[in-house]
Amino acid sequence: MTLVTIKQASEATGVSPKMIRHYESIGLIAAPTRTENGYRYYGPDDINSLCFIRRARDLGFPFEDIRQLLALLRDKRRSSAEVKQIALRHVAELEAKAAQLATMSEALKRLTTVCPGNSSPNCPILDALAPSQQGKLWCNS
Amino acid sequence: MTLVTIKQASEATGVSPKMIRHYESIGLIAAPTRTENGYRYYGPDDINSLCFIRRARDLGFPFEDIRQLLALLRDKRRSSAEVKQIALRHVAELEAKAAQLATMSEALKRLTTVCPGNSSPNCPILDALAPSQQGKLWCNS
DNA sequence: ATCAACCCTTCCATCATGGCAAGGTCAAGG
DNA sequence: CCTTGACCTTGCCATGATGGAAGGGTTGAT
Repeated sequence: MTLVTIKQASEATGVSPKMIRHYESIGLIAAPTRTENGYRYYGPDDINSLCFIRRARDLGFPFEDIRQLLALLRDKRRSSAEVKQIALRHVAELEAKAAQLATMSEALKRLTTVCPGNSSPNCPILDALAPSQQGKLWCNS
Repeated sequence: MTLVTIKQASEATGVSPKMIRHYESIGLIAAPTRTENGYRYYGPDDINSLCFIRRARDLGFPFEDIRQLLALLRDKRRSSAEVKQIALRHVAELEAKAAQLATMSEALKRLTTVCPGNSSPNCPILDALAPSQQGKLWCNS
């Protein structure tokens, strides 16, 4: 039995010891065996689970998705359609977020191109942010 | 003096009452005048500041940036270069985040195209997430 | 007088992660 | 044997921006 400490598990999987304990506390991974002194010791299956989780995190999956993906991984009677559904939903979320960032980034970038960026106080960026109608007490856009 | 309640200020600016109080608590806006009963009442300048903040938030600026932008807005001796610098740095951050999301999204999207999505348990998505070398206790990628 | 709508403060939750503190354990070297 | 450093444990606090809920006070209209 190749049992390793939490530090070694961390180095083997790229998941910090802190996060390994956290995953355990939220039930994402099973509690590992402990020795008399209370130290956690991880076996190959635990290491595999942690690798799986880290790769899923690298793809931006939230914990809830990972929980489901782990269940599907262990369920030999799964259908690949279930996995694909989770993945496609996540792709859509990633793309939505990316589109949101792109919208912001493009709007701001356009403002920066018309800002002289010199010692003058006149700045189209601030003009765009400050309410233009001075008499109004409301703010439409 | 057109003084309005926090609810009215919220409706005028699109910032929730909760957030208006929060901005005050972190010093992003000045504490407004209060009546004897302790109610906050906001004037035109406050409304303008809140509009400014909301627009900056719509562009994804974090509070720290907004704090600096508000200071520059009030500083008539500012240089537009200072504003532009903040904006360009933020554009870079937005683009970096968007690129990160795009990387994830593309990798996952490619996996979904090779996943059959039927009733078979075979799934390239899970294969990509699960460690492939079964004997190893480490996880390179 | 009552009732809805509003106001106040304070605490808790998100999501994933890091940090710090206080205390226990273990292995190597003097 | 004792010290030292590296490791382990638990628990609390913080992030950033926002929402929610609890619990209590005020106002205004019916």
